[in-house]
Amino acid sequence: MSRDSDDPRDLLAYLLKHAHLRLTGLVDAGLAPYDIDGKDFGVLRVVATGEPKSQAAVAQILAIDRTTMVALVDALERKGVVTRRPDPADRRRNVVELTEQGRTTYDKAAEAYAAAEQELLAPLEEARASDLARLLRELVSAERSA
Amino acid sequence: MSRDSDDPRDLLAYLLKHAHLRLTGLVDAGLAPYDIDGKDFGVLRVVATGEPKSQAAVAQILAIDRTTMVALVDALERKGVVTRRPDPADRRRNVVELTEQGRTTYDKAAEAYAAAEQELLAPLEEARASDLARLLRELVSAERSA
DNA sequence: TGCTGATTGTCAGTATTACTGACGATCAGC
DNA sequence: GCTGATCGTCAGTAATACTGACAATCAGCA
Repeated sequence: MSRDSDDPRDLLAYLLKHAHLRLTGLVDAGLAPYDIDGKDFGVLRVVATGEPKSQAAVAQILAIDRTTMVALVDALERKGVVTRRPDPADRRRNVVELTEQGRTTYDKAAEAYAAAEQELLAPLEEARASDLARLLRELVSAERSA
Repeated sequence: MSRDSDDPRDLLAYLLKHAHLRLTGLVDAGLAPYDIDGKDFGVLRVVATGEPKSQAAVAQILAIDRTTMVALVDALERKGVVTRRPDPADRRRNVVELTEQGRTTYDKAAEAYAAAEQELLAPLEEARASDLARLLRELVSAERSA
């Protein structure tokens, strides 16, 4: 792209930044009632699905530094939505888990997130919205395995 | 999307963040030889196309604060790629323009940027890559006019 | 068994980055 | 000519993430 236009807004970097910016705004606004933001929701989502994970594992999935994860989990623990527990199989690790209240919060937050996503995608017909998701998925998962 | 999967990596927020993250890395790496980064290139691109623009206009297009733009233009001016010039029609405004050297730098940088974009899109067939660009363009320009 | 190197979580310090609030200069509308 | 608003600028501050170090723990190996 971008060879057939000289509009600066046609660059993929511009488009990705602004799409992400807008989604972040919508998500943060939608999650505010639950006293968490988009980053928090990312952690909750990782913790809520699949096998129990250590802080480092969560950090790696979300591409955030493990030192940053400390403060993130601190805050979530203070809010009572997750707990830290030393992994019995490897006591260097802290397994992060949802509390009961955390599960409730996550379920509601997931709905709010989905609504924000849908609002972002509203200008696109449904089929094209899922096209977009699929293309991005292919792109990012190709990176991951490279 | 994301209702049919519980992989945290299927969220649009995750995909947009990581796609943008990777592109930023590729672009910054490709631009390093020219002593500018992706943000600088964004400014150069806006300045290089269309009508001459004030700092505030450039800032608005790129969704960065006008106070941040001051330091950005400072640096680019120090590198000799842009100049500031008071707009004769409105002397509150500073018109930002490419220098001759700036044009040269921009032309090379634009090639490097295009290469980075292409590398990001490499996992996709050509037709699907332009699908992605088109969908994002529709999405973002719909926001803009809303 | 004991040693070596690597990993994990943590923390203090620092760097980066962008924002807030204020200012003078300038402009548009009345 | 006022009045309110905009632009560029700057100092101060807030937010954020990173660097380097540390103790605790682990895996591999002699």
